[in-house]
Amino acid sequence: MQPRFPRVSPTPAYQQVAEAIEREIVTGHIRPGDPLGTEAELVKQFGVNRSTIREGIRLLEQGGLLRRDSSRRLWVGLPHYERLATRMSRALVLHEVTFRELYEAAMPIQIATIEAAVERATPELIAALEDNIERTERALRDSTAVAELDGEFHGLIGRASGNRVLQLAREPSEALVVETTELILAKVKEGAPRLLHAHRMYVDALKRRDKDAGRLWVRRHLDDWRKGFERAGRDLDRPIDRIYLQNR
Amino acid sequence: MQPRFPRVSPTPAYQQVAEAIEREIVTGHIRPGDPLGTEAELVKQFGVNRSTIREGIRLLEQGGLLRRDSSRRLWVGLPHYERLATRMSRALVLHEVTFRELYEAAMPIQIATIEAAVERATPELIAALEDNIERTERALRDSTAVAELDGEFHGLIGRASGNRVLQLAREPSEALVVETTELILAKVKEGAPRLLHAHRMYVDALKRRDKDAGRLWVRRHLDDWRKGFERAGRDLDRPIDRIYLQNR
DNA sequence: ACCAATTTGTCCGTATGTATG
DNA sequence: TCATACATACGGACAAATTGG
Repeated sequence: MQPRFPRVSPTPAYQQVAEAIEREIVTGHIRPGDPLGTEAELVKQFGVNRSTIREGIRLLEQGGLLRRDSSRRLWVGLPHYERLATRMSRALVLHEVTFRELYEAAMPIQIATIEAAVERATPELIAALEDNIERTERALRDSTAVAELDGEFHGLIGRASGNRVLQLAREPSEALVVETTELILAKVKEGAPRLLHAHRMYVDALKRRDKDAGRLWVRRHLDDWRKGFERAGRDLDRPIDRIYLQNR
Repeated sequence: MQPRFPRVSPTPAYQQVAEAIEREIVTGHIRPGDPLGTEAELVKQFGVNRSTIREGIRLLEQGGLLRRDSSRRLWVGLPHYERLATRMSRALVLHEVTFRELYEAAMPIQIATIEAAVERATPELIAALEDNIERTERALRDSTAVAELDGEFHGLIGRASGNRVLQLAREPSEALVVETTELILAKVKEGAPRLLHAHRMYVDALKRRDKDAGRLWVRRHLDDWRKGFERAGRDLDRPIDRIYLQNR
């Protein structure tokens, strides 16, 4: 009996439940914002036990495809960037990516993002960016706060780009950028003022709708970031430490 | 009684279980490939019911942080790109992104990818790319097959880049690229040979380590893709239909 | 190839807390 | 305030699959 068939393994009921619900969402039969119904109703529809339903629901809950409101009722959710980005950056750390990979990817993505942002930035987003800059000024000595505000700043730039695919491509690296930025700012004291100046130049480029200036300052900002990482005594080609991500 | 405290809401037990396990993985205390132990053991450790443990496990299972082998035992997993990419491209569809967003993001990412690939492509990967081209030749009339082979081709280019962050940034759009490519090839008959020729030029550029040629052909390839989408009668600025993604 | 122990998948019943009307 | 509906969590149970002798 030489030729074997691939092993057939029955799909667990909880997986089938999750897949069925996911299919309904992805195909658009039920849409984000729709109520999914109570667990008891799902029990009736699928004809399985409530525990099984609950396990299936948990599978989708983590990905953001299902949400629960304050009353814990189930709704179809719209997976959000930060949520996916967090998971991805954790995956990147587990894969032990190097700073060089991060830098090499951040450069073209952020340049494309600023180009789009220069074209499409609205007054509201520019105001939000300026507010962020003011808060950064006031927090200049606190490297943790500045790193977080830097993350917020780049998130706003992403929104200004009006391109959700770019946003999604940018954010997984951005989460790691924040972690490394904090490390750098704690060790390189001229880091924070240089960061602040670069942010000012970003906004200036947006206001003047000057793509060249935008590109220039993204390059400078990211080069500063890379040099800071080296100056902090880190090796560009060694895996980024998982210690950075230990909280949250 | 004016000043209220922020509302305190208790974290469900199954979430705490999931978060505790996730923290152990992310911090590296347990590593990908390690066994997690049986459900009964976790019941003892956490002091909660088995159903609660199971729900917590489901949360992590979906993200790839936990895996089950053929015997359904639990292992710490290494989340893979395709898995995350699939989730992200679904999110993109749910967010109703437009083809223009997709195109605008694909261009810089794929250019950066080819630049890195030109530097780092190994003979093995070039051989795999040439094999892919041969198979594409033979399947030229089958638009579904060609679209899938195109996806495989770009996956190989991504691996050749040696940059996992770029890979992760590229793949969510790549999944949508495949769907739209299939649509285009079915409607535009000169599409398949032009795609094949572009692929040949990619590999040629890799072999000669010619970055300029690589960039040039990425631009042509993606421009063809955009023009094909328009020629297939689609609007660049309308949300990409979720029908494309209905399977899998 | 068979058996016994282990482990997962599934189900049932029940108690408790909370949100809504 | 009270009643109802619902999610959370628990304990116990059994079948099926897997493992290791």
